[in-house]
Amino acid sequence: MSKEKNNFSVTPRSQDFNEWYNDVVIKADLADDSPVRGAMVVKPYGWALWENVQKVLDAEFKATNHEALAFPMFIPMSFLAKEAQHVEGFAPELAVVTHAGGHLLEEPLVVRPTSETIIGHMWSKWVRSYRDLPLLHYQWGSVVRWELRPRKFLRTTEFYWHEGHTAHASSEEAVEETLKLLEIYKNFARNYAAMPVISGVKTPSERFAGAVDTYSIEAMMGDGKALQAGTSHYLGQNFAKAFEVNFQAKDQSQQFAHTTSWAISTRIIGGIIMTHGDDKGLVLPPMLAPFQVVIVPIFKSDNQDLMLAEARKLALELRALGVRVKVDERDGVSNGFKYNDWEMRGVPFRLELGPRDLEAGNVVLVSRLSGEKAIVARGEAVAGMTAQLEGFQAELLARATTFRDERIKTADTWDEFTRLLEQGFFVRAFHCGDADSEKQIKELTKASTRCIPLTGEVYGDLEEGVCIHTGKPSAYGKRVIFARAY
RNA sequence: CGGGGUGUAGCGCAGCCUGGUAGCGCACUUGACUGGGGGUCAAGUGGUCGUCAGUUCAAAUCUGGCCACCCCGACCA
Repeated sequence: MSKEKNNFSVTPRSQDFNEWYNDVVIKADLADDSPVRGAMVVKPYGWALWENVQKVLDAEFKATNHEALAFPMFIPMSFLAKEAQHVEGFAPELAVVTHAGGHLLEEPLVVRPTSETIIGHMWSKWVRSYRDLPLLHYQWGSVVRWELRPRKFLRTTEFYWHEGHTAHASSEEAVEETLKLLEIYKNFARNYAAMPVISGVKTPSERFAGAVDTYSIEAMMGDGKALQAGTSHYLGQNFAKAFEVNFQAKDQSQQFAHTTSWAISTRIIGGIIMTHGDDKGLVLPPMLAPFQVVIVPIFKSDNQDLMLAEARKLALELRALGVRVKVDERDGVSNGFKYNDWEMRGVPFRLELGPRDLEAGNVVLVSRLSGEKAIVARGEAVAGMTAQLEGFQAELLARATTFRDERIKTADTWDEFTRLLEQGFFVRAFHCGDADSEKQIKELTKASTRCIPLTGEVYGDLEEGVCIHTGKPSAYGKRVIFARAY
């Protein structure tokens, strides 16, 4: 805890990024610690933000013909063991129910860490013919992974997400699905969260347990560290074979299905905080902010009713244009307190409406980014708000993109490579593809391979060279992105 | 699991060395004043001092065990 910290401010970002992050989560009122270690309570403001994430993504899934459903949170222990890689990957972090109803259970139940297994089991009952495919399923819910070091939103014991699971008749179709979701995630990150992500494929050692290929969107946080903000997996026939998801093809042969799974979790909220926040607290992208505009009515006891009524009227005018507005009607809290409070919570715009403004037909408009006050004609402020919000959203993305691009460097020598990583950069370098080498690099530099950017995407240019670590010819036909990560 | 640290009011801390029945700031409650950048004054509420045992006439304070939490590392959406 820093000494300068008082009840109002957060630890400066430049002084201690982790402390800053924790302060913002608490003071912006997003979440609180629960009595269970590593399991946080998402408070109303944080949940409202998550609900907006849900609304956008849910609409995307439905627009691409996916169907929502719900699987149970308990999975028979033996299911996990059916896919060898999967159980190896998840065994250390499982929460297991051994007793229920006052008795020792015949077979322990794991609290789902992810649902491939139980979904595979059910699919095997539902799929008989190629005509039953594809199955395009997803569910909103929570999962439990007993992480050793929890951090609010970024890594909690229980976290909320959606998990998509699809089954297809051919590998081509399943790969197409995997990439389609990656694209949806990338666009969501860019267009809603204002996070410029790099989409790519993981190296074999960074794959999801049981996957043939894992794709991810990788974002850069304000301290230069990477955050895997979403993943999409092509699972091949691994789970289909383990759970006997097979069908009779048109040519009458028996085939195993090709499956995929994909997810974005509440971690994305941590990403939004660490991408846009500053020393005054949170900065929220308008597309996801619970409140895009807060109105602070300026009043004294003798004109309180009038000013509150006027503020509500102003709010209605904005709501009619589809703007999410909050009127801060609190009494007994000074105006200055309200300004700082809403700045901490990252509301993009504030409108102050006082007696002077009312008389002159004006409002005071303040942007969370510039902090400057502008006196604007009331009608103009209302009519122009949609454009203001669009401008704010665009500025956040532009700012984050500039920051990212300045902090991605190319290295061709080991010295340069380690020096850049030490300074907190993303580093593009060639790698030979050897898993042991990757592991050693991680031990030496604390950096891991984040992804091999897709061809046609940013940083995905085709190039050949020699491995930064072993000097052997590079694998993958392009540079790999290395970074320290959350 | 390894290293470091902390447990005293809702939060942040002092008191412990040198035992004598608990205090400060913020928050909270009430009232008055105030009101365009984190208000002022006054009066209040709130704690079996993490836990168990020991020493003592007497333990927040001394001794020992245990527990919990936080930070750093390994693991990870």
